[in-house]
Amino acid sequence: MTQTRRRGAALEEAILRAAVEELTESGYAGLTMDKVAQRAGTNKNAIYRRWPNRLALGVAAYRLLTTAVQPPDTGDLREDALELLRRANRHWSSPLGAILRELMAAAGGATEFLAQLPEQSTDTMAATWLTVLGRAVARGEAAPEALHPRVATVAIVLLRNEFVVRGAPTAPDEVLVEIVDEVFLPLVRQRGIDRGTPSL
Amino acid sequence: MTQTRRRGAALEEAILRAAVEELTESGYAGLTMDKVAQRAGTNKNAIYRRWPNRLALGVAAYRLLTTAVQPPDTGDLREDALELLRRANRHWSSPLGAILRELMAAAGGATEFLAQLPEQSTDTMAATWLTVLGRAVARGEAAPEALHPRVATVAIVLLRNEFVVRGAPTAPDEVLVEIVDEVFLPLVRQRGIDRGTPSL
DNA sequence: CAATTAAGGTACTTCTCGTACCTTATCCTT
DNA sequence: AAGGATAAGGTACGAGAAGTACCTTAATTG
Repeated sequence: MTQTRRRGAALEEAILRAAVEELTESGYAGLTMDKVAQRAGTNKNAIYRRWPNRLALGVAAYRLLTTAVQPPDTGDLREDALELLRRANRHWSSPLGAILRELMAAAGGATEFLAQLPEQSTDTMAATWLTVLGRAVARGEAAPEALHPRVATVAIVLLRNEFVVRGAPTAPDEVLVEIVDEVFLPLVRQRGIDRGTPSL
Repeated sequence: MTQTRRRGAALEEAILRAAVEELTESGYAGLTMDKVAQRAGTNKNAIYRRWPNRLALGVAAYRLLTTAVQPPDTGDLREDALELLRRANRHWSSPLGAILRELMAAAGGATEFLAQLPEQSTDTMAATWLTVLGRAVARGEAAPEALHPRVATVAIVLLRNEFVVRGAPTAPDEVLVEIVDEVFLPLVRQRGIDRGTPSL
C-alpha cells in the first residue's frame, strides 16, 4: 500500500515541486507549510529539516521558476535597451512578478534572501546591461565612461521604481520609451559627445 | 476611581500616541493591536472602529513621526542635490527608515497605503527635486529640459535602489557623490550644453 | 544483522488578527 | 430633566499558520 519511502534528493525534489505548485497557484501568501507537506505526500518535519523557514522555501521554489536569458543584440543600443525594459516590464507585471514582489516584501531588508532572487541581484542586472552597453561602445554609440554599473543600470532601476511606486499594472510603453530617451540615452552619450544618430 | 471615559478625538489621539510609542519601541513587527489597546488604556474595539486593520494604524502612526522639511537652497545645484541625498540617506538608515521599510513591505503593492507614505509618494519627491532644479535652471546650471519629474528624481530613485538592494546600512558618502556626479549632473546639464563649472 | 540515519505521524504551543456580543458611560435632543 | 442614541469598555473566542517535540518506523550502511 505504502509505496517505498522516499528520502534524500528524491524527497527534496518532491517538496520543491509541491512548493512550486502552491506558489504558482496561490502565491507566496498562500504557500503554507502544511499544504506543501500534504501536497508532497510528506510532513512538515521533512521540510524543516531542509529549509529553516517558510521564506527560504519560497525563495528556493521561486528560483526554479525563472530561467536566465541572453541579452538582446539588435545592433542598436536604443532597441536593446527597450527590449530589456520590455522584458522586465512583462516579467514584473506577470504572475511571477507578483510572487517576486511578495518574496521581496517578506524578505524585508534581509540581503541574504534578496541576493538569491535573480531579478534582484545587482550583479545579474549589471552584467546584462554592461554587455549591451559594451557592444554599443564598440559601435561608437555610447561613451566608454558609461561602462559603469551605476550608469548602466539606470534604466532598469527607474523601471523598477515605477513598480514600487505604482504597484502591479504593466507600465505603458511610453514610460519605457521615456526612460530610454530622456534618461538612459542622454546619459550614456555623455558629455556632449553627440555622435550617434538621434533615433526617432 | 475610573477617570472620565474618553471618546471621539481624545480617545483617537490616545490610541495614536500609543501606536507611535509601540512603533518606535518595537517597530511595525512589534505593533500588535492588543498592546496598543492596552497602552492606550482602551481595547481593540475602539481601534477597529477607527482603522480597518493593523497596517492602516501603522501607517497613520508613522505619519505622525515624520515632518515635512524645506528643500535646501545653497545656490549650487551639486550641493543642493547632495544635501537632499544625505537627508534621505540619514532617514533611510535611521530607525524611522527601518519602520518605513517594514510598512512598505507590509503594504505589498497596495498603492492606497503607499501613497500615504510621504517619502514614498512620487509627488512629494518630485516637487522637492523640481524646486531645487528649477532654481538651478534659473541660474543657468541646468538645462530647462531637465525640468521633468522622471529626470529630476533620478538621483533619489537610485539612492532608494541602494537600500532595496543592499539593505539597511547607511550608504557611504561616495555613493551619493557618485550618483550626483556620474548620473544626476551629467543628465541635467543635458545635450552638450556644458556651461557649469566642473565642481570637484 | 546491527546500528545509524532519515521519514512519517501527530499533537501541541504560541501568536495575533479580527469578530461577536453584551454592558455601561456620555452626549444630545426634545 | 428624561430618555434615546451613540460610542466605550470588557471579555471571550474563532481561525490560521508557524514552528517544535517526540515517538515510531523504514531504509541505508558497515
